[in-house]
Amino acid sequence: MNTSQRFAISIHALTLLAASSGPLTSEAIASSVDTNPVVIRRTMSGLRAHGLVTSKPGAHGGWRLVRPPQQIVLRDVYQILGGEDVLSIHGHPNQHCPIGGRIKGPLKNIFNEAQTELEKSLGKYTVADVLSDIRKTRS
Amino acid sequence: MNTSQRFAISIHALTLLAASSGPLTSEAIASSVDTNPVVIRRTMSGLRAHGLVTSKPGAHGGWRLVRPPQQIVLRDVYQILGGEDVLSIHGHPNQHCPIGGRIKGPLKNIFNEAQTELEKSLGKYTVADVLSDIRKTRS
DNA sequence: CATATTTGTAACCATTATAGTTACAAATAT
DNA sequence: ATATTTGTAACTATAATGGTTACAAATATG
Repeated sequence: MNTSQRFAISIHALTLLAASSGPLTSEAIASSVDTNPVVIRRTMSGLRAHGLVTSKPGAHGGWRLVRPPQQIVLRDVYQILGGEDVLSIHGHPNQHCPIGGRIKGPLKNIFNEAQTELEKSLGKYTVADVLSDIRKTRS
Repeated sequence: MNTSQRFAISIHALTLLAASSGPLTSEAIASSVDTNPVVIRRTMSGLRAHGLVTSKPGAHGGWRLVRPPQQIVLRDVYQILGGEDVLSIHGHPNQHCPIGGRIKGPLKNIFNEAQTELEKSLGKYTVADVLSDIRKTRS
């Protein structure tokens, strides 16, 4: 997932929805994120597929949260977006080499554990936490 | 750093060096990794700049470890390679929006903490651990 | 000293991922 | 009906990456 901004954009959008009484259009979200509405639709459609948000087309349509923001854990958002593992194994080490032929397993174990710790950390925060942090921030 | 294989390649190369009595050429390392020698030189030059390995040009030259493999912590290798943060903030949220104008700080805190946990996990293992894992692996 | 070996590095290409953009169909509220 | 809004395909521009070629510089050895 690395360099992708989708995770940050998703949290931004969810936080906006958490702070809003009614639904928000892709246009409105895109304006706050400063990007194109299509980028928002693309990003949000994954969250919708996993039941975090709903959308309604047409006049007075837009996006809204399905669950209260206290129940939207950042780890879940991260996992929905999926994407590459943060640490990736190199493609095709030489199987005829005693090191190259056996390094993938050990590496995979170490990389998986590290990623699990990263996700565990994201599991400590919800969209509600982000919103309350923002409200504590002086402008 | 995400999708990049440089971290995995570096650990692979360091593990090869740990298992070798003499120096190894970029050619030999590249053969085990299955890539081009220039890719190895590029990757290793960063490790050399940080004192993990040395290189010598010319006949019977090549790469060798500076420290024993028990003292090469994977977190240090990871940090040397540097690159992007694993979780990246989106570029330019709208500063006139009460959410967009304040979301960067809270996000940065959460992302930094998660990355620290990832690196802490990598801090638990050394190149010697990888080599010993490999030696336990049945071929 | 001549030669073979090996790193150092610049330059370039191909591939891939991403964000951004345009365009338009379909759905919806009024 | 009409205006609004999502859904989605298609395309472009940009950037990162790995791979490759080419050649200079350094080094060991006979």
